[in-house]
Formats: sequence, C-alpha cells, structure tokens
Amino acid sequence: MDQSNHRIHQGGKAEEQETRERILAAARQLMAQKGYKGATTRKISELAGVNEVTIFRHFKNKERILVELLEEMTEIRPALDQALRTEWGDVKSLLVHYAQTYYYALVERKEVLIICLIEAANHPEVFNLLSRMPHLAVDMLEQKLRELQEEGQLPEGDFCAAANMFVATFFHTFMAKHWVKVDCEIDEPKLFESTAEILLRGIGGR
Amino acid sequence: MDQSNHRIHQGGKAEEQETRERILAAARQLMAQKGYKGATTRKISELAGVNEVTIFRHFKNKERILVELLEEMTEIRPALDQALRTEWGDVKSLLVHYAQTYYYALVERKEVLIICLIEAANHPEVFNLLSRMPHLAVDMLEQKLRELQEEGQLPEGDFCAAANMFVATFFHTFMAKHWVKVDCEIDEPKLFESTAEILLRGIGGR
Amino acid sequence: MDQSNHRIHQGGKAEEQETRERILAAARQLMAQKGYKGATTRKISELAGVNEVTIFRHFKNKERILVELLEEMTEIRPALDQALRTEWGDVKSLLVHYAQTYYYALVERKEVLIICLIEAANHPEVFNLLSRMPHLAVDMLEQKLRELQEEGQLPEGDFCAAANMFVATFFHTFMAKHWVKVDCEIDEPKLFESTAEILLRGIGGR
Amino acid sequence: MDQSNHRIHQGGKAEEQETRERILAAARQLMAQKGYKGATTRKISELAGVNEVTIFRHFKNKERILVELLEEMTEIRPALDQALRTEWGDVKSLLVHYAQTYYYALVERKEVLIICLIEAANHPEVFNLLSRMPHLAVDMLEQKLRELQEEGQLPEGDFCAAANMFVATFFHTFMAKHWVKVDCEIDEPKLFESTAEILLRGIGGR
DNA sequence: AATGAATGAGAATTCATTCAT
DNA sequence: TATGAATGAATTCTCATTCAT
Repeated sequence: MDQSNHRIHQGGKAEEQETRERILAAARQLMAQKGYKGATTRKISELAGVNEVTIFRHFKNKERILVELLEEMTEIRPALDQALRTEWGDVKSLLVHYAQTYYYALVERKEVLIICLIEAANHPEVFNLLSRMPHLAVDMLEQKLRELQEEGQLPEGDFCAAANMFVATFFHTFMAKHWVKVDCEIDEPKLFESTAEILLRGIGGR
Repeated sequence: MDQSNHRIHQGGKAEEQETRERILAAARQLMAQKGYKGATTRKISELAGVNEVTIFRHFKNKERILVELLEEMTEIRPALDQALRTEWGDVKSLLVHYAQTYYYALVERKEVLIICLIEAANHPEVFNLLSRMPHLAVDMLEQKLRELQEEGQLPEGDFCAAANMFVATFFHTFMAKHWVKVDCEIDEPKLFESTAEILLRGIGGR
Repeated sequence: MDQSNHRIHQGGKAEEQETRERILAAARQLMAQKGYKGATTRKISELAGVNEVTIFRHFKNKERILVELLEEMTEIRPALDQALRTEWGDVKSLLVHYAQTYYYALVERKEVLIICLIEAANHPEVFNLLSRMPHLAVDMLEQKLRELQEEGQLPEGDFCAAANMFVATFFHTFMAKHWVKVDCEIDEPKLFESTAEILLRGIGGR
Repeated sequence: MDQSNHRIHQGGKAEEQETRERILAAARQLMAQKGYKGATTRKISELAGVNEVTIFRHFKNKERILVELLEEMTEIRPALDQALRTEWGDVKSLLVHYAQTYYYALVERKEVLIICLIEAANHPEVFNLLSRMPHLAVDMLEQKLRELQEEGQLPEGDFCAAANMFVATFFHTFMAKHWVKVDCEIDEPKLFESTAEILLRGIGGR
C-alpha cells in the first residue's frame, strides 16, 4: 500500500519501519524468554541495537509493544477451515492434515503464544486470545466429525471428547517441544499419523 | 498476638515454622498469579501478614522461596504406580482411574505447576521438574499397556502414541480449567470416561 | 502528644520524625527556590542528607511532599482576629498592629507562600490556599472599620477600598523584600506607621 | 500550506518571521501557564504548529526563548511619564489616570510578567526586570507628589509611603485578577477612583 | 526473633538537543 | 529551510536486601 512510491532517498519511511521491526523482534524474543517484566526496555533496546529512548518514539509505552505483538497472533480459523474443507478422500487423511495445520499454526505463533501463556494472568485481555485457539480448534473439529457422521462416514460417538483429545495431543506436543523443550526427539509426522489412526478407530471410523 | 515477649523460647520453633508456612503460602499464591517478578517481597509480606524483612530471616533471598516451593512438587510416581497396580477388573476402569489420578495430581500441585510453567524459561532447573511429570505419566501408561498386551488383554498397537494422547488430554484440560481458566464448564468424570472409552477402542481394546 | 514516653533507645520514632523533617525542610527550601519541578527528588535528598529512596518511604510520592508543605500554611484568621479584638486605645495603633500581624504572618509562611505563588497555576487546589489569605485580611479589616464607624469612631467611607489598599501595601512589601528581594532597604516599622497614618486620614479618621 | 516547495526563497524572510512569532507566542502562553520547565519544547511546538526541531533553528536553545520573551517587556517609563505630564486640572484626576496607566501596563505585559514572577528565582537576570517596574512607578509618583507639594497643591507628607501604597494596590489587584485569578469580581474604574480619593485625602490633598 | 529505617541497583519514561537528509 | 529519527542525561519511583535496634 504505502510502499513509499518514489524512494527518492532510502531513509525515511522504510528505515523507520525497519527500526520498528527490530524493536518488535527483540521484544518478541525477550518476552518469550523472560516474560513481560523480564524483558526490560534496556534489554530490548540493546538486542534491537537502538537507543532505549528510540523505543518510546515508536511505541507509546512498553505495554503497547505487547499489544502490538499480540495482534500478530491473527485468527487461526481460516487455516483450520481450509484444512477441513479440502476433499481428502478418507477421514484419516483429513485428521492428519488437520493435526498438521493446527500444530504448525501453533509453531508459527510460538513466541507470541508463549508470551500469552506467561502473561495470561497479568493481562486479562490476553485470556481470550489464548483460550480461543484450542477452543476453536476443538469446536471446528467436533462440528466436522458430526457432519461426517451425518454423511454416514462415521458412526455415532462422543465427538466432543474425541475432538478434545485430538487437539490436546498436539497442543501438548507443541508445549513439550517448543516451550519446555523436553529433549526427547519427537517425530511429528509419525505422531500425526498414529494419533489420527487411534482416534479414528476410537470413534469407530473403521 | 504480641505476647512473644513473654514466651521465652517456648514454642518458638512451632511459631517460627508457622510464619515460614505463611510466607510460603503467600508466595505460592502470588507467584502463581503474577509470576516470580510480579510477586514482590512487599506483596508477599503483606499477604503473609509479616514484616518484609522477616522474609529474609527465613529465606536467604527471594529465589530460595521459589526453590523451596518447587521442592514441594513431590514425585507423582507413587500415586500413578498405585493406580496401575490396583486390580480394576477391566482395562477401561484402569484407564479412568489412571486419568483421575493424574489429573488430580496436577490439580493438587496447581500453583507450583503454574509457577513452573511461567518461570520455565528463567529458571532452567525448573525444566526437569516440569517435563518429568507428563513424561513419566506417558511412560508408565505405555509400559502398562504393553504389559496388558503381553497378557493378551490388548492387541498390538502404537502404545506410545496412545499413552501420549491420553496424558495430553488431561494436561490440556488441567491448563484450560486451572490456568487460563477458560469459562466453559468441564465435567471431569464424564471426560475421564469418554476419553478412556475412545482410547480403548482406538487401540482395539474391545 | 506522642513524645515517645520512655525513649528507651533513642532511635525509632524520634529519629524517623527527624528524617521526615529534614526532607520537608529541604523540599521547602528548594521548592521555594526552584519551583516544584526544579526541586528534584535527587536534590532534595542531597540537601536533606538522606538517600533518594528514603524520601519515598516517608512520602508516597513527590506530590505528597508538596501537599504536606501546603498544610503547614495554617489559618491566618486567629492571629488577625486577635489583632482586631485587642483594645488599642486609638484606631491608628489598631491599624499598625494589624499591619504587623499580617506582614509577619506572611513572612513566617514565606517559603510555602512562594511555593504557592509559583505553583498556583499547576496545582489548582493551591489557588484557594493562596487567595484566601489576602482576601480574608481585607474582609476582616473592612468589617472592623465598619464597626468602628458604627461606634462613631470613624466617619463613613469606602472601607472596602481602604482595606484593600492597606492589605495590598503589605503584601507588596512582602513580595519585594522576600521574594523578588529588591535590594532597597525597607524600614518596616516606619512603613507600618506611615501607611496607617495615611489610611486613617484618607478615611477621615482624624 | 505545503506550498513552500515552490516559493523559491521568495517571502522566505516574512514566513520565517511568522514561524518565529508563532513559537514565541506559544512559549509565552505556556510559560505563563506552566512555568519555564512546564512549557516543554514539545508542547510549545505543538501549540505553535511547527516541528519540535524547528524551534532550535530559530532559537539556540530553550533559554533563549525565555530571554527573547523577557526582552519584550519594554520600558514602562514613557507611559507613566506621559500620564504625569498631562495637565489634569486636579490631583485626583492625575492619580486616577496614573493608576490606570500603571495597571493596564501590567495587564498588557501580563504573560511575561507572570513568567518573570515564576522564574525570578531561577533566572537572576529577571530580577531587575521584575523589580524595576513597581520601583519605578513608586519613584515617579513620589517625585510628582513632591513637585505638587512644592507647587503648593499639596501639604507636606510621607510621599514615599503614599506612592508605595498607591502602586502596591494596583499591583496587588493585577495579581489577584490575572495571576491567581481570584473569582471576586473587581470593578477597576471604581477602584481607581476610590483609591485615589483615599490617598489624596490621606496626604491632606483636600 | 522480629522489625523499622535505610539503601544501591535498576525500572520506565521525559526532555532538550543533534544528526542526517 | 525544515523535518523525522535518534539520543544522553535526568526524573520519578520500585525492588530486593542490609543495618541497627
């Protein structure tokens, strides 16, 4: 949009934007590592390679940085939606793909997610952002399973519990690998597959 | 209240212990609510109803409080062990009981667990404490399932993935309810049952 | 009242009070010299000979220091009242004494008054404190003159304007000598006398 | 507005002067309202509608703005001189007119005067500016009264005290109305008249 | 054993000012 | 000439911790 049409001199808008990004990147990393309080403006400025005060020229105050970061955590729904909409031939493929989509969505949002988890208690508005993700993932999957059942591809069953199990598994894995960083090697593709299989059989899907 | 003057060293030990407990309780609550940094010594002392300095007579420094709290997080193994050792008649009952045991073990350790989750990044020694629990729970369940299979009560299957799903589900639920405090009402007993059923069928257990 | 009855050990209450006083004195002096903003907590602490943080143990924040100082500026009414109530034999003596009372009341409140004058614009609550003094002095004098007239000791006249002139003269002198510190030597006793005489004759008082 | 590009150095001088004036006006207003420190360069630039840095192209530093403002406070002598030189028929008219002249001279210089009053302590060079006005007004009036006495229009008297009273009254009124903004309504013309009358009678002028 | 006073290190933030463009 | 970005110094205030009682 505002791609500084002419760029007569390289400085200006582009450079400003870059400084801004550097500050955000530094804050993202530090807050995920040390929490909101632990990521002091001094440390952020040092990591970003700018003067501490420069932060305050770009963001009204420290909290604004957090807000800006949280806004990065855009809606996950479209991705999940597409995963469910695609025709996969069989239900297992659908589940595997859904698992992938959800898991990598979490991984993509890794830092900000961790910030959310840590700051959930102190910044109440973070709650929604945070809880919405698993909640939505469960709801959407449950809904899909119900549809499949109506189409006759699945017998009846407790789809709510099933969806919950499925989503929980990948959130748990995400946490283990990217937050607590458990050292056990996890083979994600295999996990997607196995989990999908167990779930599918668990709800009588074959 | 102020009768300490007269009690010349009598019961001093008990009273001292009580003060200590009050400080720990206050710190436990505040750190779970606001994180390590957010739980200032001032706030802790106020909540504990003692003078701020008194904290430092009982604990070398603030970090020692954290360490002490973390040490509260006793081994979960004995409880799980007992759940698995009991004769339940059928596998489903076993699973339901295992789920209960694990879930309520988490709930019991709620505050300290949350502190661990929040401070995982800052206090590396917390890592082990934190990761050990789910890891152990998965391992033990996997082992048990394998035994059941050897006993002919279960067909072959990916018991690792299965155990992982099972444990993940309850950790996820624990987080939703006790940390992020998602407002959806969760009916735990029903969840234990449904999850156990799905898992059991998923691994061909009937 | 709370004169630390026993004073078993000299520290404690008495010493704390002294620190408090030292901080107030330093703030009083600096704020009168440099205004509220100019009197930084650092400078105050240095002049008071305490650590900067100690200030915040005694006063919630910097503004509280100002408020506390302003509260020093006690009611001027009783003094003026007594001056008017005393029997002086003649009106001139009354006026001279009233002048003295008002003038030295201002001088006594010198620093705080100057702080008020400087900060009137920024701290609206200071307005009242500040304006009340001359206003009250004029009102009370006007009232007295009216009484004297009713008693037949004075002819009729514009007592409001007269009282205003009288009070203004001494406020002006106070400012010249204690604030702007005009170097011209002012002989106050003589000024009181001359001003009283002129006023008295001006309202036909002899 | 943004047509400066085209105007190649034409009228630059005039425009520059205007910017300068806008900065001075903003500073004058803000410093009178909030004092020197309270009038930050940011606020000045915003009120003046210019970029903050532009201020420093016009004035070496913030202090120079103050100095420039103080220089605005032109001599009051010519106005007072003329008031005294005019033939008024009677002394009372002379006094009334002198009062008017002095009072409105103060009002005209209102902002800068207030700045002087507030900053007197911090900026010693302001002292003279500030004290000169009342001092001069008293001196000139005293001198005139003495002349009138020599001309036989007045009996002998303490003209110094008289002039002081007169001048003080109007300075006091000026302060009440334009600085501390006491809410009592003041009817200036009536005040001039009454004060002149009282003074005149007070020095035996009729 | 417990407490009130005191403090050094460091937090976020504001300010006047300089540097490039 | 004017401006947007950047900054060093300083400000108010908080925190964990020590000292003296």
